[in-house]
Amino acid sequence: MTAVLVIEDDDRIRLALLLALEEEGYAAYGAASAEEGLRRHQQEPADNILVDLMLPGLDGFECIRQLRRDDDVPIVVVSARDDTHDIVAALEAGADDYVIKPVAIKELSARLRALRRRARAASPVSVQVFGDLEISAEAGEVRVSGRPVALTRTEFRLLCELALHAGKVLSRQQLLQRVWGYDTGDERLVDVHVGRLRQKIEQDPANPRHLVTLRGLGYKLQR
Amino acid sequence: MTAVLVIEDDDRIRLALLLALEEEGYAAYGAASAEEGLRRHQQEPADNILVDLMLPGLDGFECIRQLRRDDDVPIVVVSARDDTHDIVAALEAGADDYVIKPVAIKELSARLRALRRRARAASPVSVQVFGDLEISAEAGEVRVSGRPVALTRTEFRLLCELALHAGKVLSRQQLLQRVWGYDTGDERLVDVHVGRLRQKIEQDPANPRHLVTLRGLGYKLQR
DNA sequence: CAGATTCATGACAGTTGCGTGACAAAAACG
DNA sequence: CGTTTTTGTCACGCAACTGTCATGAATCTG
Repeated sequence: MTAVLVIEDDDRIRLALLLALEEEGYAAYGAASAEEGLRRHQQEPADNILVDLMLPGLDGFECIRQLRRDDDVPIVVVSARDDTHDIVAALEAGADDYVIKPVAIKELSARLRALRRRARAASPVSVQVFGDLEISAEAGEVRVSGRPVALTRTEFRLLCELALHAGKVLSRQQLLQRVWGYDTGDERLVDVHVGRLRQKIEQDPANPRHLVTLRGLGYKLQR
Repeated sequence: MTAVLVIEDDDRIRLALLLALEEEGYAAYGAASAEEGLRRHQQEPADNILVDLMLPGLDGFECIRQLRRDDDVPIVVVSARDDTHDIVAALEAGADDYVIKPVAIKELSARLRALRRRARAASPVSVQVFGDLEISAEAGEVRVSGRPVALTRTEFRLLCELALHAGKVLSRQQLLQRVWGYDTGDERLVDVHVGRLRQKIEQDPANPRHLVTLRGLGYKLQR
């Protein structure tokens, strides 16, 4: 899921944006000042940042500069001011786009998508690490203690699904639904594939450390 | 010098934009229709393209799609229509930005700069090396262990597409889409061309080291 | 403790995915 | 216009994968 951070001091506007973004399928969270925004982004890096220009304390321009200092995240200015000078200054400061409030959420969403398309092209492959287990969804590659392991498509999908919800239990029904697309079916099928997956990714398949069974509940992937 | 191509059918607006862009220090040239624009861009590739949506013949959306088919040049839509639906559609088609006419030249210039900053970061290096395999996209040349190899156009495009996303899996669907422009089609077509490509670039085509198959997922190019 | 659940695992047959060679249509070339 | 090259389609065969089942172990329940 794509995380979007909204830095905007007006509570109503911020909440409206957050709600609309969530509606569009983003994981959205907010900050009421530049300082808070910078802090939150440091704790939990966003994939996109929306920022207002008129902020109490540190203003939007300075906020953008500070973000840009050590991050390449796509930044969109959402401002009420339709002023060439502001637009130029914001873009010069390092913003990627500038939209005028009020903005249609569909447009905003499309602009965010276009930006991420650009940003992603340059980004290296992302890897999820679970101790000695490394998963790179984009490269279609899984490593155990650095050694590449060959997984079948179903095993790979299953692992990705579990990794996506790392630390959380997924029932066999949920897995059937998400990995196989079955609305109904034999839950034993999941067991079999979990077993095969364990043979490949666990040091001791009989005593799994990552892919553990929660009797009566389902399976989960942990560190 | 940065070259900007302006695709706009209204003579006055096009000339005004060209003059203003030259004032800003760009090398600007124009086209009065999508067809002419595509042709001119092919002859003399621009660093940025401005395009109007309402064009005689091929419309702006289609123009964008055709440009995107084999180029990653930053595209800005300059339109009189302030309509969310148009904006979303243009961005979906592959545009990077959308501004409403009339637009301040300073703003336009700043947006172009911001876009190029992104595009440059994402632009693939002209020569990519994968062990004994060297790809020079601009020169249209491929070498294996220093020896030049003759590829057909499709093989070359396929290789470039894979190289562009080096290390990442591309599904047959994605390749059909990106290399052939087919939205739908027989996926075996990809297999065949991958096979032919392997004959030319792999030391041992039966055991490929660079262009590897990920069963059920697709193909990827690696070092 | 006995019976009932729940899960792990090995075997197996049917299915799928992929590589390859052959061939005709289409395009490029001279 | 004929020749050569490239492209897309097809069919075949092998290897790998998938899903089902049976069996037995582990765990829960009363």
